[in-house]
Amino acid sequence: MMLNSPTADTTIVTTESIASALSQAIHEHRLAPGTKLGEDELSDIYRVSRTMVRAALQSLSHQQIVEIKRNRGAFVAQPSLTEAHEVFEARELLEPRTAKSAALNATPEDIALLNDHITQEHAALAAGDRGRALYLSGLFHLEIARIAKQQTIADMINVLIARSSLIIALYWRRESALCESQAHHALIKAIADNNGAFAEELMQSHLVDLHSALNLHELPPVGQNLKAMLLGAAPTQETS
Amino acid sequence: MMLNSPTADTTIVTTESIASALSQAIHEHRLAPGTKLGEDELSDIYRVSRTMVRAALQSLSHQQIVEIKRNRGAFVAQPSLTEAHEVFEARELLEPRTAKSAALNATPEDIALLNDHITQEHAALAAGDRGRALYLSGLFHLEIARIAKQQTIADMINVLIARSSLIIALYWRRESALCESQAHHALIKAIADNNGAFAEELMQSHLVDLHSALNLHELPPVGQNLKAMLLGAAPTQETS
DNA sequence: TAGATATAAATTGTATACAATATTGTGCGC
DNA sequence: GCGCACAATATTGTATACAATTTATATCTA
Repeated sequence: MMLNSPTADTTIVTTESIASALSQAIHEHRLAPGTKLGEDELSDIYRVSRTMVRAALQSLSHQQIVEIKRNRGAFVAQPSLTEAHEVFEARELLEPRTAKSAALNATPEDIALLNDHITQEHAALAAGDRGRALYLSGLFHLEIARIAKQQTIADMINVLIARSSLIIALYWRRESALCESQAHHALIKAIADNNGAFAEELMQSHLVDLHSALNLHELPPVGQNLKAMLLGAAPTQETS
Repeated sequence: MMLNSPTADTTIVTTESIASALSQAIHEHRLAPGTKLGEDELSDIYRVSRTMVRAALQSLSHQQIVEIKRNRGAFVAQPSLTEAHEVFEARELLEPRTAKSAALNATPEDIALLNDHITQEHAALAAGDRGRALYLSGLFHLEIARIAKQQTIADMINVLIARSSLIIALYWRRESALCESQAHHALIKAIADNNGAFAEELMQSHLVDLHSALNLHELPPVGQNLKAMLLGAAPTQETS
């Protein structure tokens, strides 16, 4: 499992840091949907007892990016088609108006921060690290909620973004990976211009774009269970 | 502490049931904001080990209706003025459009269920149990999200409702407790008529009503800490 | 050999023991 | 009596031990 294990024994490991590391790994697609997250395995990696691992896993399960099955363990969540639609519908409800607020609140420092995000995103893409680019792209959306000074909405968006990452891992269709960058650039401009109405509109269409770039009309997630895997295909995953 | 302790030793107590019992007690204002939730105390009440109590408290802290302070324990949350505004702003973003969807989806059974809710709400009020009426009123809002077939949004609304209950406990101003009933009746009618636009409008104004029925412009929460209580003045809120 | 069944291994669920921290109580000096 | 240092108590944080359950393995039968 590719995780950010602590480099030194002196590292202070809290429940949150474990949850955060796992969350980021999931967000960056280093952990595929369906992956088993064994407690012993994780407690070995992070050099803590199962107690803390369990707390971290429970935390992630509350965000619905990990599914805990009683007596069976924790798995990276596999959002269903229905859930996928719901997540994007929720985002379409929350984010456009939040982008509008952000446009009306944004300071030059905020704009600089957003631009910095884009730069990092480009750098990650240039380095071929699509997972990291996706993660940074999520942070961009989160940053907008922060600029809008709506922590409660930001929390909700944060969860929706993490779930979106899982949905993208399962249902992504398009090959073009750069479509987002343009949309983000345009958004920054609208926000920098304090053009709330336009920012709202751009965010709305951006989300619709993302939503429609998914295979949500026919295919169930692939590689779900052992049966499918053994009869021919690639990945090893579990059923829900 | 007035909690629903199990009546028999044979009761199967799960983490969720403890979290649910605590959540309901908070929702019904049987547990005031700021109340200390000691682990030993709760494990005595529910006859389980601290392990499960801790899991339940962590679950509630993720919903922000319980605040866990490291090395100090768990307390019923005390939403700040800012949080209070944010919660209602989030609800105003989510619920009107959800009510619209509900109006377009509702079946006769759904309408019957909503009416049943109102009836129970009235019964609770008639019995003088304002806490329970408040809880049922929250369920009414949740039920609408369920009718709209938006589980993800329903989950978010569920959390916002619980926090709203805390906010009401801290900032409620009006004496008239029945204002909601009328609004709910009107909403049911719009939904029963499949009048989405009107349902959306009614929900919006209902939430604005609730929001404006709070003392969110001046007073900080009362009865927070001993200093404030004894001095009878503006209390200093705890750090987050 | 396929299938079923019993047994063994591995994994999770829960409780408890101990350590770390915070809170409370006591005594001393002033 | 007041304030402060220090000890005693209580509470939370973490790890570990044991029980319950699932999963894997081996054995037996048709």
